[in-house]
Amino acid sequence: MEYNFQEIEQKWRKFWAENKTFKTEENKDKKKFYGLDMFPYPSGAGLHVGHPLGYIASDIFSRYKRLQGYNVLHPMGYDSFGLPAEQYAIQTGQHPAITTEANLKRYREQLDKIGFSFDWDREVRTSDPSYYKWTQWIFKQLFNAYYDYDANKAVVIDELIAKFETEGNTSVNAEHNCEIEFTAEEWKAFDAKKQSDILMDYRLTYLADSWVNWCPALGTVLANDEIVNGVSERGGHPVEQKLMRQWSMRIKAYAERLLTGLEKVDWTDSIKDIQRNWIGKSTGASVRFALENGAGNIEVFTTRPDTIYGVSFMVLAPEHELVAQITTEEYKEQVEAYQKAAGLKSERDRMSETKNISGQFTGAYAIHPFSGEKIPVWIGDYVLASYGTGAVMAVPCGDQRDYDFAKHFDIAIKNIFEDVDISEAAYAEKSGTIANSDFLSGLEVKEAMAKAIAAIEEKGLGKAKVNYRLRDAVFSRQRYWGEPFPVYYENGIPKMIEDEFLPITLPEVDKYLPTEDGEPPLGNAKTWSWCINKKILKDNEKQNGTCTWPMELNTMPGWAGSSWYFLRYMDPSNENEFVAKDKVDYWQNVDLYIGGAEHATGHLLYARFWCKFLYDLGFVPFDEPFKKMINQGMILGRSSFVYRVKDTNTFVSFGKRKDYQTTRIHVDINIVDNDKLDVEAFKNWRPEFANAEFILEDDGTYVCGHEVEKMSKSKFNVQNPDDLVEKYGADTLRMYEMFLGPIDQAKPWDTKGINGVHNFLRKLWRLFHDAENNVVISEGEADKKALKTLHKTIKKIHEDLERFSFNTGVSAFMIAVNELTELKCNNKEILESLTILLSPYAPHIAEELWTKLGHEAGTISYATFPEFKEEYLVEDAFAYPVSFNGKMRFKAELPTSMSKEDVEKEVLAMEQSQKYLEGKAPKKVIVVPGRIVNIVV
RNA sequence: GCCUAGGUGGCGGAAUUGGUAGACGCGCUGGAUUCAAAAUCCAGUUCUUUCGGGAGUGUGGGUUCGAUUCCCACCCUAGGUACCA
Repeated sequence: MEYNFQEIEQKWRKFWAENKTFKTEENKDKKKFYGLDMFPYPSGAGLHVGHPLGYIASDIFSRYKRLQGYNVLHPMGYDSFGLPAEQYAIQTGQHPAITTEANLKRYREQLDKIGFSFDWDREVRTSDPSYYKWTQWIFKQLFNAYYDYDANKAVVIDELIAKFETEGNTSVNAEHNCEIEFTAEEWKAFDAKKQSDILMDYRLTYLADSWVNWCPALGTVLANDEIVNGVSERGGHPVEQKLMRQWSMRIKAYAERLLTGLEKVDWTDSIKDIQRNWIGKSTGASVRFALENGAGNIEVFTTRPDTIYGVSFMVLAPEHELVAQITTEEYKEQVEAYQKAAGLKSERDRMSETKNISGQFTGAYAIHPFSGEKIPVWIGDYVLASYGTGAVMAVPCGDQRDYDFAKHFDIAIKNIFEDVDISEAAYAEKSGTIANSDFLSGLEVKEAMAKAIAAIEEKGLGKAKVNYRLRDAVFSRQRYWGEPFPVYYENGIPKMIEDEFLPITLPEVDKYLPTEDGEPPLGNAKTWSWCINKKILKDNEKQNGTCTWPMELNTMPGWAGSSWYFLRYMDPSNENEFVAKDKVDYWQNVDLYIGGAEHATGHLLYARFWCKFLYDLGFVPFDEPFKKMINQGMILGRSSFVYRVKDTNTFVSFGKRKDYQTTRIHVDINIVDNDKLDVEAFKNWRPEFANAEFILEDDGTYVCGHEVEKMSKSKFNVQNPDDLVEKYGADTLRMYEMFLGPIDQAKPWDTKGINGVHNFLRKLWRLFHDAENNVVISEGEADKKALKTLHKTIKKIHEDLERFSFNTGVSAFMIAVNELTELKCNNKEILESLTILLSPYAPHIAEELWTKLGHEAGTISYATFPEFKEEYLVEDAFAYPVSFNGKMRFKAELPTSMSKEDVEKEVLAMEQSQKYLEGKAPKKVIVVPGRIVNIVV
């Protein structure tokens, strides 16, 4: 066998592992490079070909950086807490840790086969107590901090307490949801519970009531994801909105910095846009509308205070706390019915259903703060409780949703814009002149805005305000398989367990479901109470109301562990700190982060938030975790289908299926090759097909149909990398995954082309060997043409790597090998450089060829990236494409040194030009030297 | 609904700053080699055509000497939409 990839790859995998070729140490004499992958959740299905796409890209880039002399940190680990293992535990009773361990092992085996240059000594697992000890520790830091807007950073809570003790809270400028004001004296007079409650309103992680999708039948909270058409995906049970006491993260405090921080990171504009829109900064004013008969106030946030005279009704979210209070007897029944119906809808449904306008009048009226008019108060599900104040002042002439609502319910639409027709639609532009608005009439929108805000502030109705769509993030989960909180409740007051007793490890439970009283799964734990004297967990019976108290029953969400893991890789086994100062000072933030764009508003926002927080407290020296990011696209599966003739066991080939009534059936892609079904394998696939009969194409084959769709077990279209590594080798897989297309685009997985890449590697092998597989390499000066090929390739590979265009890089290698084969080049100098260039993409074969070129084993990983020399590429003639009216007609070979004028003269004089000019004089001639000639006739 | 991305031959894709549309690979067709096959090598391969040419990058319009590339409107597909990770 000539290119024996199996032998070669096995050899080098072993070599790298035994020699720890990719072990990384801090080295102050070398520039550092930190290349990171989003770590995987180890699912039971194992790694499929979509996973390695990003890993291969980052591995190529990390290897490239090593060749450039960087000290490279390139680690891998696992986001090993998560729902699937818990779901499996619920079904089978098997502890999620066991499932997870088994899955991890499989992932590792699969990863090992692909030739990644990870430093496995740095592996982390979020579900490992030695890891989540520090997740709990960070949670405690958040609990013990608040956000001070004067310092514009997080500050330890002790400083806030000190302020309360000396000045109360009136002069405190902090992010909070504290509704009362108090003096120092009052503060000191509050009891412990009251003080705790007030501090809770300032802490960066805090307990508060949040709306959740509650499914009473399942006794659990559901993600929007798990709800289909208003009922639970599992079981089809009804779901309702419920307020629940939960931990939240005061990420809102960081809204502005999360926004401005985007300017200094090198991410795609699309991800930045997604985050910007998610944060959703808007400026305007908060305004209080008094209710009729002194029944209180409705506070709204509006971005258009200038349109306040256009208000003709108000709308509250159905869940708004005032609704019950203000609804009149007459409308009570309808309002409650409406609230109930709205409560059954998910937030997403409510936002999507813009065509079905719904709402209900409450019978209550507010008083317009300027005109004194009576304004009806409605409830409507287009107003969301979680955004702004959960109430809007509706200005139908200026907002399309308000307009539609008004039309639907026949509410008056007041036009407050000069010379604007609103008979068909609202006028939502932020320009024009305001009319019919008393003191605002005649003003431009901008001036009216300023004046309206001034008047609102003057009358004490509200103030200018910046609002963010970003909501504080709920941090509690009613699940088992997550980090337990290091929290117990002493007389209902949450208390943190001291650092030296961390980690608080997950307790054993006999079942993983919620308890019968609807408590989270940890409610099933028997030993889940904290003794404040002995500082240990005790059995729940020991709870005594004096020194042994109940522990928190929720666990942390999936994003807790993943919000800081990139720091732990720097110092994975440190038992005293989450990361040592000198290590984080050396490695700094991630230079290149590769992962999916689907994390734009989750993980990527939370990780930034925690990083800024840790920066504020002086734990890390940077406030953005990921300097540069590339988002890899999803890999879709290509399913194959057979067509069963109705009510028979006969299968008709794709080309003839239209002649019959057929049912399309997914068929395992492993028994299909280039759409041709292996008929015998199909008969053996399942018993029911053993006696299958076939109607074949005229050439005697059975052709399958195909479709590109999500890769999934049930569709029999999952490609796992192991089979491909087995069949073609890891180097082929690596290059093929890159060759598929641009890294950032979704693309279908199809193994049809993998042969081409494999052939390329064989062709490369043949450059070094004769027909009998003996190494034949010539020494001495290289041929000029070969040098040109080489340097063209160096330039291309370098440029393509710099712009993360891995697919075009593979093409460049193919072109190079094709050209060198044509030249019969086996020159050592050329092949050496080519081997180094290729080594990031195909490391195993590169290692093998490198030793054949006479180098020491293993040294190619730290070789020097070849230098590009322009001189080998200089051309003295260029074939100008000559266009007439932009249409290319012929080429004219002319010296590159020729002036613009001479090119024009030469081209016009050519016989072919005369043909297209048809005797007429050209209207215009454009010559771009070294590029193109265009003649306008 | 909203936010983001994408749409180019039979297929994956290339065209980096507005300058030769279809690089490279697959597939397909024909040929060489072979007893035969595999492998390999060579040639061809956007569509259409009266063989002069004509059309062509989701659709319709615009800017330009010139548009896959820029602008406007629309259609389709994918991802996200706050408890999937």
